[in-house]
Amino acid sequence: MHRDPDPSAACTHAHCDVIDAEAVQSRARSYAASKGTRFTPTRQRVLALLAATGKPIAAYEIAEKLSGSRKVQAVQVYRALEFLQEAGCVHRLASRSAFFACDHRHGEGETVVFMVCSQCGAVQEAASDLVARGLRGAAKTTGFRPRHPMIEVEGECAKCAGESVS
Amino acid sequence: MHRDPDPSAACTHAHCDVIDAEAVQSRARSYAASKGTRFTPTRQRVLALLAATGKPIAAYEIAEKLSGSRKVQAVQVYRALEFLQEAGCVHRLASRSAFFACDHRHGEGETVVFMVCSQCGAVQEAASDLVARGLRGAAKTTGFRPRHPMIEVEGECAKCAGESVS
DNA sequence: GGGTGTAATGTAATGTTATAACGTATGGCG
DNA sequence: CGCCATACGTTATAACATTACATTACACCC
Repeated sequence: MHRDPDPSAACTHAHCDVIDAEAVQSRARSYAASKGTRFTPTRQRVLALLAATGKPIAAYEIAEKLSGSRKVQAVQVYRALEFLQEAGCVHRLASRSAFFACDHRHGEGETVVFMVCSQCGAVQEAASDLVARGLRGAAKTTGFRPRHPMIEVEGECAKCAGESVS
Repeated sequence: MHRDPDPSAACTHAHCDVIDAEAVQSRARSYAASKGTRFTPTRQRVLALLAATGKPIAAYEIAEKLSGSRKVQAVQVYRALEFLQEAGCVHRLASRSAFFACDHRHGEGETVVFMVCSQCGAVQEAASDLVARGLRGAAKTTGFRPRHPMIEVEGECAKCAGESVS
């Protein structure tokens, strides 16, 4: 194959590896500052867990893992996740109802593709201008005004595809 | 703007209008025949309701609407929906956990974009080769092997965008 | 320091979406 | 008919997410 590899797709990041906790924390902190809100301990703990986990996990799983002597309730986790998603540190995978941390700084209006490995659950992201153009083209034919695209691709990551001989 | 309008995006269908019930029913019927299974009354009723509704609705809403003297349980609806999705007559919108009928015949490996109006909830679909190429390009940079893309764009359909002056 | 207002938390309950388990019925076919 | 696979009925429960409301923590101002 010798097709256009979409140069803008070069900006990718493997979420199977532990992500840059410092980077996401500082992002959350500055978001909080900009909004006059706080990057509280609960929010820190949720983000830290997601960063250390490095792949999508369910909200109730977060609650369970953070529960020590004091039980952390689901609602607290959802509240923290809401903040972290607004801050751009965390994304929700609709296809799995799961959440993951992301140290990738997404530009405004950038079209991001989430690639989810069906074997190991790891997520990779890539920004693709070609996909963005395709979406605009598709919208144009029907007069649809796109606001917020959600693109999740299920498949196998390089590592898992390599292990199970193909 | 004078960008490539992605010619393959021309195949679109507005789901706000009632869809072709005959077409989807015959598709379900032939799928059942090919699998040695049946297009039973429950399945027919679920499909008919979705076709008449013309936009995504929740499984429990289907159950409620189909309930007359006999209450239709959610589990029955989910079973019917599973069959109908396999038959390609119905899609699930992950972003809304809702289901809708589709009389659009999707080719194998076709990349379909669902455009969901945040005002009226109607869904339009478009197949886009440009998007497909973008996804392949994004996958290539990380060695990801794509299997099943899911593309849902939230925005406003032409009708709703026109009403609320922009 | 004390008062005030907003943000955040704690707690309980509930709402919503989806599946498991298991027995019964139905329909095609030898 | 007897068998087998498919589908259904019913009950229960798992999994995901939010509402409501009382309380606490913190920044800001006087």
